[in-house]
Amino acid sequence: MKRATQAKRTTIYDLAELAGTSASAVSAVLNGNWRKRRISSQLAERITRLAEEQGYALNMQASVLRRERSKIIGMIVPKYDNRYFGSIVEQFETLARKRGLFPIVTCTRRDPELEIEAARAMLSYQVDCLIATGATDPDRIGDLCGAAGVRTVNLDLPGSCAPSVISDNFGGALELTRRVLANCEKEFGERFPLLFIGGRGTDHNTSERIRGFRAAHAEANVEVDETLILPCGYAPEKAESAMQQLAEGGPALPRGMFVNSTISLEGVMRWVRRSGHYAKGVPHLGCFDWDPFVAMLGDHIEMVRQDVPGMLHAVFEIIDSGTAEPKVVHIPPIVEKIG
Amino acid sequence: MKRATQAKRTTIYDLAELAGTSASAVSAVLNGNWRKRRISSQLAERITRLAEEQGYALNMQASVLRRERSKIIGMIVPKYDNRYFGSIVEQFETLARKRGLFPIVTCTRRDPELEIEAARAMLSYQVDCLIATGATDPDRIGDLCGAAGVRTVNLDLPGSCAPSVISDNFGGALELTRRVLANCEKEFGERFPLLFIGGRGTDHNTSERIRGFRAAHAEANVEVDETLILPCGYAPEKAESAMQQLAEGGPALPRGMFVNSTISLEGVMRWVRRSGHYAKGVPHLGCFDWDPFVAMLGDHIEMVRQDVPGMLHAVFEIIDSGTAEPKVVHIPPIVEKIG
DNA sequence: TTGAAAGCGCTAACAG
DNA sequence: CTGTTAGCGCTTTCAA
Repeated sequence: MKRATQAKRTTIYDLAELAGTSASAVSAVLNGNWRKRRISSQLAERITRLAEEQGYALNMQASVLRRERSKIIGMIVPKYDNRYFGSIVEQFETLARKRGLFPIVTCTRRDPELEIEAARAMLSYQVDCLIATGATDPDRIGDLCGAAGVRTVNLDLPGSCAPSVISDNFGGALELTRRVLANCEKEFGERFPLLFIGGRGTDHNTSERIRGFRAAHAEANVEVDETLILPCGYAPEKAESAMQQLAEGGPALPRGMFVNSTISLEGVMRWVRRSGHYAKGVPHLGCFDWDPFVAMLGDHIEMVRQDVPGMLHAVFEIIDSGTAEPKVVHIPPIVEKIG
Repeated sequence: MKRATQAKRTTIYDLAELAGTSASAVSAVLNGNWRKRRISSQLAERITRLAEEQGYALNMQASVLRRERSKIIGMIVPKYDNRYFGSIVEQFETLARKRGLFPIVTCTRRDPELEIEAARAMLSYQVDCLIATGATDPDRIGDLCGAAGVRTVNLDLPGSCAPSVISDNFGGALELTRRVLANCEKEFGERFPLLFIGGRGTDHNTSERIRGFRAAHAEANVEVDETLILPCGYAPEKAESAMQQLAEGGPALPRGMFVNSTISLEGVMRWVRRSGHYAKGVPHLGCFDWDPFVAMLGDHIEMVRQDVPGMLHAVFEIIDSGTAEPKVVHIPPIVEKIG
C-alpha cells in the first residue's frame, strides 16, 4: 500500500509531453473549456486518460494565483460545541459546494484576537467572500474585508458594514418568555418575574432577547426584577457561578428562567443538580437554542430552535445576488414545545 | 464604513516602490528573515510601517506556489452534530495553529463519495498532511495521499497504510458493558443479555466494541442474545426504526442496552419516549460517547468519554516525529459515572 | 548590505 | 484545431 513519496508531482507539462501536445491544450481539456477551444475529442480523450493514469491533480494554488476569482469561500465560527453552530457549518459547506465553491471554515473560540487573525488568514488565502458567524466584532472583520475588496456577510450577529442574516431574536424571546411565564402560572398559580441568564450583555442578540423578555413580562403585567437579568457570558462555568452568586445573595431562587443558549444551559443545569437548591422541584425553563437531549430532559423546558437552513439560504441568496448594502435579514426561529 | 473594492491588492512590488527598495528585500523583511539577510533595521522598520499603512496582505497562493511546503494541514470529519467530532475539530485547529500550520477542515457527512472528493480537493490545495477522521474508507484516502507524496494519519477509525490513532474500543466497551450489566443486576436482581445498538457492523470500532460487549457478557456468565446485536448505522432514524422492529418482533424488550454513539442514542431515546414501551420503567443504558445533557438524563445512564485531547496529542506527535509506518495507537477512553 | 532574475504551475490571450 | 508566450505574486539563489 505504501508508496515512496514522489520527488515531484505530475504537472500539465508532464502530461503535455506524454501526450505530445502543449500545456495549454492540457489545461483547456482538464478545465472542460476544450469545446470552445475546439480541441479534437480524440486529443481530449487521450489527455484525460493520461491524467487519470498519472494520477494528475490540479495545483489549486497555481490555478488560483493565475485566475481572477479563487472560488474559495470562508467562514469563521465561534465554537463547535453545540448543535446550532454545528448545523450552520454543515449547511454552509453543502451549499458552498453546490455552487462549486471551496469552503474553508475556522473556529475562533470566541476569542476576538483569533477572530481577526483568522479573517486575515482567510484573506491571505484569497477567499472571494467571508461569512462572519457570531463574531464579537463583525465590523472589524467587515473593514478588513472591505479594504481587500472581499465581500462579507454577517451571520447570527449583525454588523453595520455588510449585509447580516440573523434570527428574529426579539420575536423568539418574546414567545419563549410568554410560554415560560404561562407554564409557571399554570403550575404555581401565580405570576412572577423570571431569571434571564447567559449571553453577553453587549451583543445584539442578547440585548434583543432581553427586550423580548421584558416585553413578555409587560404583556403579562409582571414587573421585571432587574437583579435577575444576568448576561454573564456564554461559557457553562460563567452561568454556573452566576447561579451560585445569585443563590448566595438572596433567599428565594426564581422558579422560572430564560436561558440564553444551550451552552449556558449546560452550566445552569449542572448547578441546579449539584447545588441541590431545586431539590423540591425543578424550575421552569426556556432555552434559546435547541438540542435533542435537552428536549428529553423533561416537560418543564421550552426551546427556541433557530432556522439554520433558512438562515443559510438567505446568506447564499445575498451572495448570489451580489448585494453589499448593510441591510439586516431577520429569520423567524421556531418555538417548539417538547413532549 | 464601506469602501470601494480596490482594483488591485497591494503587492510586495508596490511596497518596494514606495520604500524605494526591491521586492526581495520586502519579502525578506515581511518574512522575518531579514536578520540573516542583514537588512538594516532602518529599512526593515520603514517597510513594516508601509505594509501596515497600505494594509498589505500576503498572497498565500503565490507564496505556497513558490515554497515547497505549504504549511496547510487538512482534516476530514464525518459530522459536526456531536460533541466528539466537535471537540476533535477544535483541538485540531488549536494544535495546528500552535505549530504555525493553517488548518482546513471539511465535513463529509459519512458520504464515501464526498469523502474522497474532499480528500482530492485538499490535495489540490497542496496540504502537507491530511488527517482522515472516522473515514468510511481510510485506505482509499491513504492511497490517494501516498500517490501525491502527502502524509496521512487516520483518526478514530484505523487504516492499514498510515499511522492511526483510535480509542481503546474494546477496553471501553468491556468496562461500559460491565457497568450496565451490574446496574441491571442491582435493580432487577438478575442477569440478562443486553441489547447492542448503533454503528456500522463493518467498521473497526463497532466490531471491537461488540467484542468488548461479548467479553463482558462472558465474564458475567451471561449468554449473548444474537438477535439483540443491532449495528444498524449511526443515524438517529436508523436506531429508531431498529428499535421499532425489535418491538414488533418479540415480546419483551431488553431492560438494558449498549448504545453505540450519542447520535444513535438520540434515536433510541426518541423511540423510548414516543413508543411508550418503557412507560413502567426506563432501561439501563450505556452510551459509547459523551454529551453533557445526556449525562443529565438520569442515573440509569453510563457513558464512555473518548479522550480527545489525548488522541490529538498522539496525532501531532506522529506528525511531528515524521513517522509513517501504519501502526495503531490506542488511547484509553474515560468511563464516567454520572450522578 | 542589497538587487536582479529565475521560476513555482497554471491560464488566457494571441498567433498561427 | 493547436502551440507559444506572458505573466499571477512570491521566494530564493546568485552577484554585486
